[in-house]
Amino acid sequence: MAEQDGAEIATLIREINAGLNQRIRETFKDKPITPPQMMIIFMLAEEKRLKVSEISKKMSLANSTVSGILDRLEKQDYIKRVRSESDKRVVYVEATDQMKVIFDQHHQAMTEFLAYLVRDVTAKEFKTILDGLDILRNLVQTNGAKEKG
Amino acid sequence: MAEQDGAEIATLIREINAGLNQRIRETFKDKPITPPQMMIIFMLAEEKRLKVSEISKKMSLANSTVSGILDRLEKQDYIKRVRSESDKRVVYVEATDQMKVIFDQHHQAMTEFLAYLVRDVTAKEFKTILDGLDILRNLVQTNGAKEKG
DNA sequence: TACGAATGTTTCGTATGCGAATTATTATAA
DNA sequence: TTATAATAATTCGCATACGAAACATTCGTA
Repeated sequence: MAEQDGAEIATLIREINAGLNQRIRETFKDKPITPPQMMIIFMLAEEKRLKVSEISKKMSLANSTVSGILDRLEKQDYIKRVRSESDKRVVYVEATDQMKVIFDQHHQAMTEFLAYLVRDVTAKEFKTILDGLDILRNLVQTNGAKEKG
Repeated sequence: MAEQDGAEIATLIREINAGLNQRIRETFKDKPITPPQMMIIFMLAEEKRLKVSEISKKMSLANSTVSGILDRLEKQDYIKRVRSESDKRVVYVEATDQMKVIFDQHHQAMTEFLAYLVRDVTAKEFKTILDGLDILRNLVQTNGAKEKG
C-alpha cells in the first residue's frame, strides 16, 4: 500500500470521529453534559468504582485530561474522589446519588442514539466494519512498529 | 443491530483516532508543528489558495477552530490571509515562502509515516478497511437520519 | 432602492487534550 | 535502613475544538 492510502484512511478516520462526536453533541445538546463526561458517567454506572488511570486507559486519554474532566464532574457533584487506603497514590472515582439521577435521565437517550446509529446496518456490514476497525486498531497501536523479524 | 454494537464501534473509533494522532505526534515530536497545522500546510502545498471554509470542510472542523489554527500559522509566518476582491467576506489562505521551506523539510517524514502505517496491509485488508469506513461515514453523517420514505 | 435574510469569518467563553514538571507514595536495591 | 527508582495523580502551559454571538458583506425582494 502506498502513502496516499494511508492519507485517505487517516482523513476518513478523522471525518468519522468528528461526525460521531457531532451526533452525540446533537443528541444531548439541551443537557448540561459533554461527551467525555457522559462516557465516564456510563462507565461508573457499570463499575461503581474506577481508578483515574483505569478511566484514562478505557477512554484512550492522558491522565491529565481525565483529571480535568473529573474536576468538572466533581464540581457538579456527579462524582467523588476517594483515596485508596491500601495504596495512597491511587484515587478511586465513585458516583454520587446526584449522578445516578443524571444517569437515569440520560440512559434512555444514549441507548436510543446508539441503537439508531446502527439501525440499518446488516450483520454482514457490521462484520465488515468490525474487521476493518480491528485491522486499523492494530495499525495505529503505539507498538505498531513490531520489529518481529 | 443492538446498542451494544453501537457502543463498541464508537469506542473503537475513539481508540483508533487517538492512536493515529499519537503516532503523528510521535513522528513530528521534535518539529515545531502540530498535526492540524501540518494538515493545512500539506493542503496548501497542493492547492495554493484555499478559503477558510474550504479548509474547515476538508478537515471536518468548525470555522472558529480553523480560524484559531490559522492565527498561529500566521504568527509563525507560514501562511498569509488575503481578502477576496470579488467577495470581501471571503478570506483566502496562501502559503508563504517560509512555509514552503517547512513543507520540504517535513514532506519526507510525513510520506514515510503514511507509507509505514500501511506497510503490511494487503490489498484485501485495505478493501475491508475502506468498506468499513465508508459504511461508518454514512452512518455518522449529520444527515444520517435520511427520512426518505 | 432599501431592508431584512443569508453568508463568511472572527471573537469569545468554555471544555477537551497533550506533554512536561511536580507531588506524594510505594517498591527496589545497596 | 536508607537512597533511588518507579508509580499514580495533579498542576501547568498551550493547542485544539465547539457553539453562540458579533461583524462585515452580499443577496433577495418588496
